[in-house]
Amino acid sequence: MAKVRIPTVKGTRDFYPEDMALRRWLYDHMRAVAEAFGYQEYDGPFLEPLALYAAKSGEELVKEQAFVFPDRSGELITLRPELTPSLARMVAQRQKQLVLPLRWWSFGPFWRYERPQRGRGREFFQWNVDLVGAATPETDAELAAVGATFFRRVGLQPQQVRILVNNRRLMDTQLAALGIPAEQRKAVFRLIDRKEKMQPAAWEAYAADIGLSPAQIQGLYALFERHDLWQTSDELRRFFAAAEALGVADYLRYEPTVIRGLDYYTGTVFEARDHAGRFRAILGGGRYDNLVAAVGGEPVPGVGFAMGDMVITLVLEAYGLRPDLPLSPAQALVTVFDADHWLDSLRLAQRLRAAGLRVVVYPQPARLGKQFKYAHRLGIPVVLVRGPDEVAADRVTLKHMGTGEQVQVPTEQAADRVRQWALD
RNA sequence: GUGGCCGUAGCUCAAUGGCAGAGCACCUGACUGUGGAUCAGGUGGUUGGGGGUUCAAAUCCCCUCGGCCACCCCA
Repeated sequence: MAKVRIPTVKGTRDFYPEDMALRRWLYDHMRAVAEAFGYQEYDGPFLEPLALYAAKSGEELVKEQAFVFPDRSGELITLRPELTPSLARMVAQRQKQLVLPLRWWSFGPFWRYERPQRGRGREFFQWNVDLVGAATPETDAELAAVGATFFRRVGLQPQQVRILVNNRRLMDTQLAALGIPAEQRKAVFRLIDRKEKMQPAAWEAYAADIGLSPAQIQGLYALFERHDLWQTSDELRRFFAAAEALGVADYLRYEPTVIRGLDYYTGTVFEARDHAGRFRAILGGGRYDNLVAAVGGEPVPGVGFAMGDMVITLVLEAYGLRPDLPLSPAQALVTVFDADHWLDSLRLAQRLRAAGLRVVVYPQPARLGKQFKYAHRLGIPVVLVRGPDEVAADRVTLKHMGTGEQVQVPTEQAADRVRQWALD
């Protein structure tokens, strides 16, 4: 075995061609969906000053879960753990010249210094979609619709993946009605956020610990059963009406226990989960109305979500939806019959490329069986042979690797035949 | 960062203190102009790495690296 003397950095992944093909596949679908809704692609730097994150995000996200290091001048540099602060700065910097509301999307790498686990690494790719400069529930619904449309596009059904929706202002009102004072509500949000992952007894102990009375705890339990609670919120009524109009209502469901961890969400929040609950959140997002102001701009409302590449990949695998992608981009392999016909093969390949085809030539003369096997293993759909018989008659033999069908045609017809077979 | 489980051939896994193995994969041949199927043969290992105990360590102990699980947090 070849000894790997220098391993990958903990929590990072090598992207071999088959892995890269899947990443590219995800990217292509993200792009198609985002552009269908008119979103523009953008990106920020991968390196940011630590100060960008100081006033925002979750405190913990930066203090304990970011890669931070000094550069040669001593400035503290951060490998970006999320994109929203960069987005906020970019908007604030050009606030006066940007056309608002803006719809932007991005797909790129992010880093978090965490303990790796299934669906969670230290280096991952994330799809970010944001709409900045509008504050309507209808735009909240549009963001959820972008996520739902992605799920539909990659074959995930509403029975398999659902976007769970809640609203922090609604929950704020409900908590107030339970007599929970404003200064306690942030802690209670965290409590609600952890409801699903704790045993009832432990959860109640935690609730009592942050100062809730038994009556208030019972009140929370009652809230969690109120799946019709959204009807008391004008924002959510408009949200679900818009989702219906956008054709994604079947992917959405009101869920009173969804609250999201990040502190900067102010209104509607949502996260996508697989139906079986086997994986962590597939995407998460919501409305943030104060973010741009935090980096020095005029307050501008926004709504957005992020989806990581690792969990969505696991979910696609779980439902048998991970695509079989071709290993090689080549549509045809030209064999090299022997040393005397080597250049004939090169000429044939060039002729096919000039006709717009993607063609690989076997690198040297070898047994034809070996060359066919090479094409088979790379998933190249058509194999061409130009040996003594073919050269004498100015013809080419082609074999369709999927069906086993084989024909010999005049050389000038070879390109059309490859094109026809490569589509199957 | 805390606690737990686990690292053996490219992959999935055996061997529980006594000669490191199997299946699949890969290579070669049967088949000198044809992949997948079958048969035969073959390559491949410092048992993640380092140290210790022992006549003897994949096996027991310590350290370390990595993966997984639960916290924490979150994509």
